[in-house]
Formats: sequence, C-alpha cells, structure tokens
Amino acid sequence: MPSRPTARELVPAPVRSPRAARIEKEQDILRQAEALFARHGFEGTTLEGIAAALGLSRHNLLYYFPSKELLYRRVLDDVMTQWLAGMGALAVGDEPASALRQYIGVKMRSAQERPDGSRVFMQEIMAGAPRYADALRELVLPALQTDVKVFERWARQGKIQKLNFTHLMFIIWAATQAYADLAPQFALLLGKPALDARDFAAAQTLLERLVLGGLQTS
Amino acid sequence: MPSRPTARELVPAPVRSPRAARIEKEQDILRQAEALFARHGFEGTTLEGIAAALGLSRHNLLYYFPSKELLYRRVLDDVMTQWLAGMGALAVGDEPASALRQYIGVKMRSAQERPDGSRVFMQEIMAGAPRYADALRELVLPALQTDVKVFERWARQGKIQKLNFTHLMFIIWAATQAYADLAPQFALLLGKPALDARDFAAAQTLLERLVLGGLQTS
DNA sequence: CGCAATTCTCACCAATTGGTAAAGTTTGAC
DNA sequence: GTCAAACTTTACCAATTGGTGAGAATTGCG
Repeated sequence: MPSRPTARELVPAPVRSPRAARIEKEQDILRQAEALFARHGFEGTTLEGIAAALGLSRHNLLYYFPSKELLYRRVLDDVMTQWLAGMGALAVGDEPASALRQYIGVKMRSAQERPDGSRVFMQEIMAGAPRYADALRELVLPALQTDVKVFERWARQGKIQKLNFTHLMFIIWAATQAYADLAPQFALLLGKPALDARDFAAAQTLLERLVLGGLQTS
Repeated sequence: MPSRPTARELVPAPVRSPRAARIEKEQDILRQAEALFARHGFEGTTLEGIAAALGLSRHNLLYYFPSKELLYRRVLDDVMTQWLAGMGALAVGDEPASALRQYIGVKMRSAQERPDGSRVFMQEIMAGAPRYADALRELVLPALQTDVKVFERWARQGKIQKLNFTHLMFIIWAATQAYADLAPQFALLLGKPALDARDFAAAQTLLERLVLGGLQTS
C-alpha cells in the first residue's frame, strides 16, 4: 500500500496516460459499434463485425464491454444524451423566428455530423423501443412538453398562429432526422455520391421557410 | 396429357380453389414477414421467427419461399410497388393546392394503413440499400423528376413560389413516413397506446398548412 | 377408388452466434 | 528489476442460423 498519495494527475505521461488510452479505446469501440448498429440494428449486428472493423478479436472486445447488450446501451445512452442536449434550444430567446431557426439549425447540424446516432435511435424505435421506452418517457417527453409550452406562450402573446405544436415538433424532427437516416437515398436521388454542406443548407432554409410561414399570424 | 382444356376456372371449389389457397397462404407469409423485417431488418429477422408466428415449421416456410433472400425481395417489391403507386398523384390536377392535398393525403394514409411497409423500406435504406439501389435509381428517381417538373411548371405559371422542389418532396416524404416509422414513439409522447385516425388527420392538416403556406406567392 | 401433385415433416449439416474460463503477455509504477 | 495490474489470446461451449434431401402425409381430380 502506498504510504502517501502521489501526484499522478500532475504528470502527463510521454504520450498519454493509460487511463486516457483506455477511454480513447472505448470511444473507438463505441463509434464503430454505433456505425454498425445504425446499419443493421441490434440483432443484425455481430460483435465479431465490430471487433473486426477495429482490428480486434471478439474476445478482446468483450474485455472492454462485457456483453453486446451493455455495449448497445452505452451507444444508445450517448445518442440520447446528444439528442436531449439539442432540445430546450427554443427557450433561449423570446423571438419565435430566431429561436426556431436556432432549433432547426441544431437538429440539422447533428443530422449532418452524426447521422449514425440518429439511425441507431430510429432502429431502436422501429424495433418497438424494447430497451428505451423508459428513457423516452422520462427524458424526451418532459423536454417536448417544455418546448410545446414555449410555443403556447408565443401563441397567447399573439406572436404566432395557434397550431398543434406537438405535431409541429414531430414534423420538425421528422424532416431533420430524415437528412440523417435517408441521406444515402437523398444523395442518390440528387445524383451525387453523398450529401454535402450545401444540400443540408438548402434543406434547412426550406424547412425554416415552411415552419415560419406556417406560424405566421394571418 | 389432358385431351382438352377443362373449365377449371368456372367452378369455384366448395370453399376455395387450391390455387387461391396457395396464393392466400403466400400472402399470409408475406404479411408476417413484412411485420418482422420492419421490426428487425433483414439480418435481424429469422425464418424461424416468421414461421413460428404463423404456426408453421421453418422447413414448411422454406417450401413456399425457397430462401430468406427471395422472401425479403418479394416483401420489398410489394412495398415499392405501393410506394410508386402513390407518386404521380401531383399530375392529376392543374391546381397546386388540391393536388398537393391529394398527394399528402395518399402518403399519410399509407403511413396509417401500412406502416410496416414504410419501415421495411427505411431499414433497407439505412442498411445502405444493398438490395435495392437499382430500383431506387430506375423507379423512384424518374417519378421524383416528374413531380419536380410539375412544381416547376406551376412556378413558371406564377401559381406558386419558386423553391427547391426536390427538397420539398424530401420533407413531405420525411414527415409522412415518420408517422409510420415513429408511430410508437409519437403515441408514447402523446400519452396514448397508439395513434388514432384523429392524430393522423391533425398531422395531415398541419403538414398541408406548412407546405401550402410555404408555396404561397408573396 | 387410384394416382399424381402438392404439402409437410424429419434427419442432418456447416457456419456463426454471444459468452465463459483460464492461461499467457505486456505494461507501468515503484 | 519486481510485481501486480491491465490487457490479449487460446480453447471451449451450447444454441441458433439458413439450407438440403429424402421421405411421409395429404389433397384434389378423373
């Protein structure tokens, strides 16, 4: 036993501390797992496939994450955390137009930068959310209700038209998520190998126009 | 060999002809397969699972569809056929508002009535469309281009605002499909066991408002 | 009935699945 | 250098996967 605490934290190792290396490796695994769960869902993804893509043996992978279920949950947790971080953006300002632009921008950017996250989430929902119904109820639902309340306040103040704001949120989610989930299809239909920044910008502009146009007080 | 053709078709068997029974059974299998492929994707779905849900043995199922791949292709063919049937609805009238209402209505109805079809399609896309990229190019792309041309004609005639109509179609697809793919999530967030007709109607009304509002000539 | 086509079941197969246990190797701190 | 902790590999396992081939039962029709 060490007689006194040593200042390990103060001395950065030559390249990186073992602790940092461990975290980095876990992150690598999580990223690769996310990509494969996004393509093939939980049942359709094999640990062998994840490990092989990283140059690991399946058994070595099982050392870092002791079961497929646990690995999947970690991936889903990360995705959900990111998802929730984007919400609540509505409450920032009191001006509907800029707040909505902000919100749509956040969602569209995450679709562009982390499409696999969205896909894992989508796969989980389509499978009946066997592992995440609770999180939906406890985390997403309150966030949604908060946002809807913001809309309703704006409506009472006469700033926007009174609509079904829950469905409005659903449609905004649907449109932005589609640019993650269906990106390959959209690219193919646009005759290009992949969507680029201008495609996302065009989609964002259009969606903003539709939403803001629909909210205009007549 | 029969010396002359007999009038088999004219005599409906006591209950149903064996040919009709065969077709009906294949349809049962296809429907069940669609439901499971929708939930778990291609790799995640097992023939055993499909067979069990129908009270068949896996081997018996393999008698009707000699391989998993073939069964999946039949399901996807059906879904795609339905998908394409809905398109082209834009060309019916010369009045943008009614044509778009018609189009959105068709898509929303198919989301309500056959959500599994949409989900199978979505799973295929997310998996990288390994089995259906060709069909997308040869069937969906021309249909999309036709519809976009209709929009552009309306724009030239000054009936609607000039926008990026391809992305407009993407957003309409995204919104309507979401009410199929994400129905369980939406229902949960609305605090009910499942979406009902009024939910779909509300979504349809809102989407129509957004789209038509966005197309208004300012 | 009689007979052939249709339908269903049984035995079997190689490959792959997620997971355990234990042994071996590398690494870093002292 | 020592030693324990962290890491990796090896060997093994029971269960399940899609699929084949042969035979058995059923069915409809003349």
